[in-house]
Amino acid sequence: MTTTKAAQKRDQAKAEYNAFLAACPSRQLLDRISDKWVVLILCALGGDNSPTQPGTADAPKAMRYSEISRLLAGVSQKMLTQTLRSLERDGLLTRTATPTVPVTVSYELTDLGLSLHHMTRGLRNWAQTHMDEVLTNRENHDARTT
Amino acid sequence: MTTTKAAQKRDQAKAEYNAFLAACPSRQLLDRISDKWVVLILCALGGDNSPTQPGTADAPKAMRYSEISRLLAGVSQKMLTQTLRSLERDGLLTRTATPTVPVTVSYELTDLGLSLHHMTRGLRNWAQTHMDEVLTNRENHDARTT
DNA sequence: CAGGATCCCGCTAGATACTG
DNA sequence: CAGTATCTAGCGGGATCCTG
Repeated sequence: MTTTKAAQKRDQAKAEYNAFLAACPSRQLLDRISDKWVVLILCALGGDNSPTQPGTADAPKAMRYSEISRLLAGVSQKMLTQTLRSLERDGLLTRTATPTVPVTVSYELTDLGLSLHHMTRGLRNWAQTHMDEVLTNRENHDARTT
Repeated sequence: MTTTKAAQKRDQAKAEYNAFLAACPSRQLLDRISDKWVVLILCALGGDNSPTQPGTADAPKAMRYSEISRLLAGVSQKMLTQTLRSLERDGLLTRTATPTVPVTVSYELTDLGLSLHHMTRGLRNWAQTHMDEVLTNRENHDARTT
């Protein structure tokens, strides 16, 4: 039947579209930085510990596992390790283990990681410029529909 | 015991940190655009239907529900409606229902929405410039550890 | 100190069916 | 046409315990 074939075509179109999305660089980037901890780790290693104060200059520094863990108070070891691993895998930071006793591991941003960190600056700027406007709109909308 | 009190302090610190995160404008923005469909809807209404071709000029246009639904082949009605509603709530787009039979509803970006759409351009540029480098790093890393 | 391994729970996206 | 309502499975992420 034609209806069946049409349904198949639709499903195939959806599959292709989803495949396209998976391959899309912008999508991949968004999936990456949408991760709560990625940007925060970038900030930590990038040197600005107060994400709300954009003026603070860059002072990229290496940090140890426990330092990061202390700085990002909300993170679980699992997520921290997982995130660090994937960032290392992508060449955004380097992991250096020094065989002291006990072991010492430090993480540091690569140039690529630093460049991504700068990218997030742009996001912060937009957010600080427009986010309160969004919030106001939201409140007005909620008040209207109550 | 001191250990108990220390644990409490840690938990409180975590709670405060998480509250801080929830209030952070950058975080809110990221939560918003990390949504798969938000950016795609922005692209659709913003006029560039080929996210991989940054050269295409802006031609913001109003679109009907079914148009968007057809363009974003992978989306479910639920997610589409949900996303559109929240975008309207935030003042990023407008919803206009014309009481014809059957009803006609069209969506259009506001200036704010358009500005966010331009923001995503920056992301796309970074993605196109650096994402293949990331991918290469990833492959190398995987090859090394295999 | 810096993680690995497991269990488990909440939330959300998606499918399906119905409506003004 | 443009949604709403409901149900469910899957999985991301936290908590917990263990190790080199």
